Amino acid sequence: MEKTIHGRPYIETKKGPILTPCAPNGVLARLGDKWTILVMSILALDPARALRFSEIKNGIPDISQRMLTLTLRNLERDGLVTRHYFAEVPPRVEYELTPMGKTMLPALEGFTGWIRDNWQAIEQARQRFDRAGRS
Amino acid sequence: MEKTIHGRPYIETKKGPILTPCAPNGVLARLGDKWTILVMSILALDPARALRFSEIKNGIPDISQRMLTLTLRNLERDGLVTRHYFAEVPPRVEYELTPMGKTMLPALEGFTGWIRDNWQAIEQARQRFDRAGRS
DNA sequence: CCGCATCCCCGATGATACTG
DNA sequence: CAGTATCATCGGGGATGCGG
Repeated sequence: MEKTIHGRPYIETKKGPILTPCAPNGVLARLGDKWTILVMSILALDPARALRFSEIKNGIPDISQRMLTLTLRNLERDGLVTRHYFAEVPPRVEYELTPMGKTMLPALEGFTGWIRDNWQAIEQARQRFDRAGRS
Repeated sequence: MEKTIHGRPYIETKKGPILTPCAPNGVLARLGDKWTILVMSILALDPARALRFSEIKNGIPDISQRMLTLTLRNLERDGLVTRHYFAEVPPRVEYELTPMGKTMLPALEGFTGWIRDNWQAIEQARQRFDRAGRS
């Protein structure tokens, strides 16, 4: 009886389908936050290479130290990024994608690729919509 | 000189790559909000069929009337959804995916498909991480 | 160099009540 | 039935300073 769309289970009723709240929603919300995709993109530039905290920070304009720390901590918690701490002076910390993190790249590529191909059309649609607004 | 990763332009410097802020970031932020993907998923169940406001609302547990209205308005503004108003009593309003909206489905499917295949591993990673925390 | 704690602001979201 | 208006709330995220 239970089917799925986009990984989300739903049930058919006489009044139509009803999406069932489930774990994937939470994962999607995490990945869709303000910085996660950008951090993943930076690490994806050369998936074989580990990057220092400061290299990542420099690569993402406007991200604060606090938000980068939080974002990396969440990615580490989710098993998508590994953290390597070197107890030197001054300390050095490197991050790299885990095997699971690397499997995400093609899926991410498909989604961001669509955006790359369509964001201009979206921009135009927005302008048309806004212009039509004040009649 | 300029390359792109995941649709985002970046520049190479001696200190490493730097992502350039650009429009796609805004589009991603919109799609990543709390309800947009869920609304798209409902409309994707049968892309050929238009759904009434109340049908969509019933299909998404816990969404408020206000947030559904706002989400649909944004999708309409972005050119991803069309709104059809029927001046009857009581009024009837139907929504359906635009052609551009439909082109988004495969990309979305790829991304949510990865989540479907990996969210359990992510859950486990989180539990491991949290358990390791309190030492 | 890297990360955490604290304070603070604002926008996203929700609850409720009211119109065409 | 669908949408709007208003008010309350909550958490993301920015700024700053300290600590290892």
